[in-house]
Amino acid sequence: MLLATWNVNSIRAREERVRAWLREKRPDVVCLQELKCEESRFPRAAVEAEGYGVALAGQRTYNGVAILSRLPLEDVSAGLQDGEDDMQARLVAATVGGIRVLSAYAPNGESLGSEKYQYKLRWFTRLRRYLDARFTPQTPLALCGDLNVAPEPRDAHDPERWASSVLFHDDARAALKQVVGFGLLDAFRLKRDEPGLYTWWDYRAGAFHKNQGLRIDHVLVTEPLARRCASAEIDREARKGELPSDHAPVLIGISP
DNA sequence: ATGGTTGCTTAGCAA
Repeated sequence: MLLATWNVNSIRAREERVRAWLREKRPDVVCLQELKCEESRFPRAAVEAEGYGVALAGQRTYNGVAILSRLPLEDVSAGLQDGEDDMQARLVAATVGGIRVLSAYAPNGESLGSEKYQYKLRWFTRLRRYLDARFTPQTPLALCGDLNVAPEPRDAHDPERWASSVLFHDDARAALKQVVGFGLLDAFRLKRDEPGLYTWWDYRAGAFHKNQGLRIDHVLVTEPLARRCASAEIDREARKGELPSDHAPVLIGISP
């Protein structure tokens, strides 16, 4: 099974690009983030025409997550469902081929000391509770998405420069680590240990051309899935050309 | 280089 995650930065702006990419890569399951549209405006027919079913949690203008799958999507569930009054569409889950797949879009956090940063840190705590309440480390589970945190120094092109950023600050990394502590492994790092591999580059200042990026998009898997991870790739080609997303897709091959 | 760019929505916010 080929499992992918991609922050598309508006599915309507990226519809043709996503469609061409589905044709090229033929992933079995794709977790999308930052749809930036309500469910009624999602290009469902185009995706279905490529052979994919859709599970999605939409939201106008901001956020929005989906799971596309060529295999049946079962037990679809949206949101953290922890009773907090939270309209932000940042999580959708479905079971595909016996794997519980989560498409997650963690809050960016804006800046250190902001309300949004506090929300970001709390969101990770809530996500850990979500996992604790529903699964065990032996559940075949893949938490995929834009988690808006680079876990380690080798995941940032200039760790010192990014230390005061919400994407690499110690507290954000600790918050992600708390989620990983549930019993997750970084599928990408199981297969690729070299530095300089990123999934996001700022649109500005030619960051992509200079490879000044961060690895903030992740596929985190429990141990039974980790044993099956066979390949890992960041598709930099998808970040090139006219009007790309600012993120590149991550693709993980999972053997039967 | 506290700039730069893109998308949504309609000048300003979010990323």
